[in-house]
Amino acid sequence: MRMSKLYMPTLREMPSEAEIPSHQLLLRAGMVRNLVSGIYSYLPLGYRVIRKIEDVVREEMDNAGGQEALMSAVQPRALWDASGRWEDFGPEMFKLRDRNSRDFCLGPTHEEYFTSLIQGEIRSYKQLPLNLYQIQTKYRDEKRPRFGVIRAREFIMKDAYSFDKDEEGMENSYRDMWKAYDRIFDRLKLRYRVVEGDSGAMGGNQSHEHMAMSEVGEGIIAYCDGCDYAATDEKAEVVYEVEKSDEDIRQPERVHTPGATTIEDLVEFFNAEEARFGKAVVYNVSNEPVVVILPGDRELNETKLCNYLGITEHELEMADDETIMRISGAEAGFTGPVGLSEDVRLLVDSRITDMRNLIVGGNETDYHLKDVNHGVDFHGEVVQDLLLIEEGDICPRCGMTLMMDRGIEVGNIFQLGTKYSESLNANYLDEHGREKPIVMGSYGVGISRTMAAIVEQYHDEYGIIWPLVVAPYHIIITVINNNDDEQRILGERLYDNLRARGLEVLLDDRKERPGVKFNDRDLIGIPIRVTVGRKAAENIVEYSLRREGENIEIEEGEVLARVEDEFKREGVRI
RNA sequence: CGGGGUGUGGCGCAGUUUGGUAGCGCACGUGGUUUGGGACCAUGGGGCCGGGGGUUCGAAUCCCUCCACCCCGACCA
Repeated sequence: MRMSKLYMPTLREMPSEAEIPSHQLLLRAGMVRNLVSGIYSYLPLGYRVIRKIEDVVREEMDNAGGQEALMSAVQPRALWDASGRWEDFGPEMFKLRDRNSRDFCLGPTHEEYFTSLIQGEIRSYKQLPLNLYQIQTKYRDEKRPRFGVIRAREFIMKDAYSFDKDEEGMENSYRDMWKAYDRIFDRLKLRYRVVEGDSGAMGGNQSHEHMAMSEVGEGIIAYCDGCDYAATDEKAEVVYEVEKSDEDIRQPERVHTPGATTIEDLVEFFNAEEARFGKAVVYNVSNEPVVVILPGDRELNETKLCNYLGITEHELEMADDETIMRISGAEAGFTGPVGLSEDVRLLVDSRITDMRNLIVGGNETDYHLKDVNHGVDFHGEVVQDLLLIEEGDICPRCGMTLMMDRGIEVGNIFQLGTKYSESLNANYLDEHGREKPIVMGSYGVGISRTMAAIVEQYHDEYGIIWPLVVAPYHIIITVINNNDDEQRILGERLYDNLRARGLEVLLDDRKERPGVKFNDRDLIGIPIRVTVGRKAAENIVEYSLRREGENIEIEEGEVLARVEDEFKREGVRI
């Protein structure tokens, strides 16, 4: 491609809307543009990267036995009513109506669709297993889109669905997809970690996420160096033992604590450790108040709470001040487990049952109660684990100390079981002629998000450093002075010869000063660079790699061999 | 959805406090000189100052209202 013709609107200055490197660089490099919040366009260079990522995903999906198809993004409501997700997905779903006022949505995912597709077609165990996938645009009306293409409302996703006759088959499919994902992200050169995830709104049991490590990642990961345990913060099981106290159980005592509404205030006021307190968190679940009591030094894990209550996360909301006043008779900050109104559902994290003589909110403004004990002064449902993981917690597998890190969720695999096949009647006949529901799995790769994750891991102060596999072009030829015939002709010749070998080449034939060309090529991150300059008359050019920057002079004839070496080194076929 | 911020030419911004009819840098057109890390000179084009309403002789500036975008939180691939 001649850069004099290329639509590549690079920005000299930092766009004010972008905060993180990938967002800034993708905009500056002229790879993406924003339309409205959370909706992006892919420009020629950016779209080439997208297609290269897709190619890798396709190859590995096909290798793993997947078959590519393409569904519509528009889906009728009936499909979603069948699984109950029209409601469960809530406001995150883009909904629309046709001219006859029938409800549709823009697909946020396609479990129902694919299940209904095979329903009726798959009749026998002999047709299983089956793995279908597509690469398609998905729509989720995120509450807060951010970080450019990382959390967008419209995004490109590869979604795959496996259909098996039993659990064992599904587990095999799941393992195969896991391996395929490992290969995909290995080939894309991402540093990643596979972590246990919460299966949440998808339903089903097991789930793992491929997380591309990045400090701007929204996913919080707890991992163990002692074993291979790793989980998202939503999922991570908290092993946290409070010291069993042998204190005598004392009588509760009312203490005047004016204005002390936070654990911090209380620690100071009582001169006691955080762990001495019982923290109350108040929620509204479909207008029913739920109060959770947990150790004062810990945070609540809302995912665990939702799973326990059997609700989706958007059904959980913090209680407002009026509700708190109504159920506790006190302002927020003074809620406690003793003497709440009758209609409150009181949940107690299991650690509370081991704690003695707690300090808790008094359910009376400006008062707390001390020496309160579970089982004596209050009861409530004891829940095994409602706590959010913290750095320094104990690994639930091996007992070592857990570390925390951040990542961008680029892949997600789910064991769905029979949730969708049962609700959509996707059954088959087994060897004995018995009708059984198909056992499913679903597997996603965020294609557009992966592009941003790669930029997060591969950039420097000058721009993007694309790995060769996904680079929009392999090689860029920079002609220093376009008015110099020797330079221009040598540049053209190299351009033709390299392209004839199947290489993707940019020729910078723009009438720009060298500085502009150098800065642009750094910004757009083409991996292999050939500079044609002063020594063009001797057929000598300069060769350098974006990732290294070291510039060497070589003869024109040597270029191809160097390029081939680089392809070999990067494990990319020409 | 709560809190905060911003909206002025394609991009980045000043001007708003104290109302007087819009400016800077970059980019862009033309002519010329340049050509190894974002050139220089000359000249030129481009703006319902986010929208609507109000106050005023007069509004980018003050008031009301709506909208959009960004950040933090709450929520998610």
